[in-house]
Amino acid sequence: MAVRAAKMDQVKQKVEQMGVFFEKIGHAPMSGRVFAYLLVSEPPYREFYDIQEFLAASKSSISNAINHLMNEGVVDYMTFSGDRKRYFRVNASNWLKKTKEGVRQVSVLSELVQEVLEDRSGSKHLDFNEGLKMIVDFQQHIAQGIEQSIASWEAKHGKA
Amino acid sequence: MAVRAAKMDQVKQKVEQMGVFFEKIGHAPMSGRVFAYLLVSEPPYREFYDIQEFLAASKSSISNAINHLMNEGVVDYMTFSGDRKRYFRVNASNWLKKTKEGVRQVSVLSELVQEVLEDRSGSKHLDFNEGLKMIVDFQQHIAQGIEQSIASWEAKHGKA
DNA sequence: TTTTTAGTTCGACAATTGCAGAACTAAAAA
DNA sequence: TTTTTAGTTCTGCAATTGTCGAACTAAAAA
Repeated sequence: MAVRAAKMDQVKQKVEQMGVFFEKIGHAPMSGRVFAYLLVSEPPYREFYDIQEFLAASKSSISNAINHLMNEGVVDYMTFSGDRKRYFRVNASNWLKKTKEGVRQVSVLSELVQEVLEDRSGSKHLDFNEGLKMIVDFQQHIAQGIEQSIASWEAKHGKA
Repeated sequence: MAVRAAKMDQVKQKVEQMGVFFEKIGHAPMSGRVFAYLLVSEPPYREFYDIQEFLAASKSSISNAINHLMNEGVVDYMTFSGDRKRYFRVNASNWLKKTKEGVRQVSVLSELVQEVLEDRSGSKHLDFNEGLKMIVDFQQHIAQGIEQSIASWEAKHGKA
């Protein structure tokens, strides 16, 4: 029994730690923790009250967190006949899709700096413009590399 | 004169718009605007009061914003002899360096999910684990692609 | 038909974050 | 030596964001 409790605490810590990570990449704290919990839990689907209890949070927090994650698409739920509860889980393939989108965002900055550069075309400060060009060039190079990587990955796996 | 004023308004709008972008990638609103202003302004170096006036903000806000940006390294300043003011500007090469670091962060998530996967090694839910493996694999593939792109870019340009 | 359950919605509250204003500091100028 | 200037620091306020508790809803169960 003490063994179980100890394991539980380990899981809790892991969830907190991962939660912090997901916070950093833009989720609200509770959303991060819910997502983390669904990732590590066995089984990987959990009912509402279970999540609430594990995270020691209010129903409303959990409800909001889950709905955020479901809107993002990274969480969905399954049901079992004869059981009216929903079992929430990470939707790995949607998460993968989101990840792809995220990685592609690199190119946004490059476009923005490109614009700035166009506006600056008449500038006397050529060295500064050169610096910006460098950044645009780098970003575009990376973006292209990413596109290629995505393409080769999709070729290897079953696409999307 | 009306022409000038109109151009000024355009610049202001551009700065706001870019500021929002920099906000999204993690800066405080004012920091984002300061950075945006330094990017588009001609000349690309500006004194404290100039920035303050352009952004219609308080000295303390500007001071804090500039210091944040200087701590990040993406802004620094130059001076002119016989002039005690500092002229703040974007440090493009440091910004580039930061950008590189940022792009490399992709691999962090993959490591985290990799860990989760190890913890889940005894799980019955093979399909779920497969989904996670997919994500790790994708991330690693992309990370590798990025490393390669960085390497080839550095080979072409003067490294760093 | 009434009760229970699973989850949502709403209003208040707490924490965090960002900005402002004013007092302050250090160095240069007078 | 006194004053001015360029910028900082500190305190408080305002806005935003996250969470909670409690009342609510819709569907299932009794």
